[in-house]
Amino acid sequence: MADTTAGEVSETSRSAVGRKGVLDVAARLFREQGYGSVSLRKIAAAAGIKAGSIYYHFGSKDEIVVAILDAGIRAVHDNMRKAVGALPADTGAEAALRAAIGAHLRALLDVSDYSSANVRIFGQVPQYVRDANLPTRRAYEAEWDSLLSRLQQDGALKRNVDIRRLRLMLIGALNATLEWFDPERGSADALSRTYADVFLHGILQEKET
Amino acid sequence: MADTTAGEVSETSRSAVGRKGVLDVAARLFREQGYGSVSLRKIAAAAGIKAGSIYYHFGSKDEIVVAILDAGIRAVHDNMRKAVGALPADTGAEAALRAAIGAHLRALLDVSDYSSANVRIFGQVPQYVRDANLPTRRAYEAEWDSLLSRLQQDGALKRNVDIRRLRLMLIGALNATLEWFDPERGSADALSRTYADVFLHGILQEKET
DNA sequence: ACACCTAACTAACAACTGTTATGTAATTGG
DNA sequence: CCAATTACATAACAGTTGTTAGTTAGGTGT
Repeated sequence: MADTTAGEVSETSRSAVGRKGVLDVAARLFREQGYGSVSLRKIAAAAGIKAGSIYYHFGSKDEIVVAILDAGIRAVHDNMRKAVGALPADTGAEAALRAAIGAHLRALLDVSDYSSANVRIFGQVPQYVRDANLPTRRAYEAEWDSLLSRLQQDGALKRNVDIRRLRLMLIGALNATLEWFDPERGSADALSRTYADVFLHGILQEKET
Repeated sequence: MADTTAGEVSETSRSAVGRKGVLDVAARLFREQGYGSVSLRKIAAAAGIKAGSIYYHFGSKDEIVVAILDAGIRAVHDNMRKAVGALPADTGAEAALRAAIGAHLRALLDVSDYSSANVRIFGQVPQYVRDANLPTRRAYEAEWDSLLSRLQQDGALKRNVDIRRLRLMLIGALNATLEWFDPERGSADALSRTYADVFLHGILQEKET
């Protein structure tokens, strides 16, 4: 609540698509088709209104995209913060990392069209749109860095590992699942456990059992 | 050589951009800007010709894209096959995997605009363009699967690992580097060693040293 | 010298793009 | 009950897109 200039949005009127309706539809289309293939007329048609009417809610197409990008990061961030925060106070850094991996992956693959749209179209939008999304992004990245730093301070990490590089490798790997994940071949949750196992212990068998 | 209907391409005439010139320029633009933002007029301008002239070499824009996608896979595939093939005959499967990881990453980040363009725009092109690229893709994937299977048959892999999923996780992670790799922070080769270490052994410190 | 081929150019097309100005029905506060 | 606001529709704009048709300049083989 207390967002932008909201507060007086009385949702009494029936059958109104509204700003949120447009955003929801647009996020789904962006996730499915990418940035370049989704025009305002496609968004409008999918929302059940006409293209010009979108300008009642948004000043430009890029304003829609920025809103979706921001909401996408906030959705994963919230999901991740909640998952880590819900752990018992004495939880180790390794278990916290596992929880974060699971939360990130579930946000992408199960929960939020906004988060998956963000990953999908971020590399396709004009640069100033990317820039507008950067602050939100930095905050999420900082949360990951602090998680990985906790692991490092516990002495659990190998030496010579760069936290920033580790975070880029991990999040990049998780985001890449969007292009091949198939829920019929296993849940996002099970997949996240595999990622945690591989990332933490590798794929090779230990010397002695 | 002996491609499509080639053979009589006498490159005597000077200052001709030609089919290859258009492809080279288009691959670079696609890698830099993505699929949707690169028009035929942009390609033509960057190549030093006019938009209509492109249709002397190609029947449509998508024909260019298909050619680039195919060449992109062939470039990584060749790079990877050469790197693995150059190893001594008694090389173990683990070292072969390390070599493949290095070859894939170097093709993306150092060598080929076609390979990086492929990764960048594959998710943005119309579906039938993707489909046209699938056979080439499958061949490359099969090469990876055979590499990982060798590792499994040596008993080096943990049980319960699905080869296909492993390949998707690994290649996905490598491809994701395109969005953040910065040569000023370290070479592609050094990065590939980090990936091999993490993927094979994980990031956690061993119990006893 | 002639015809031919290559590789380009020019100019236009229909469709689609984001965007704007204006009009309108329905709801709501005073 | 009237005025204002909300949430749309309509219609048009200038620009860009992929694509096509017709033309032209320069090199090649006979």
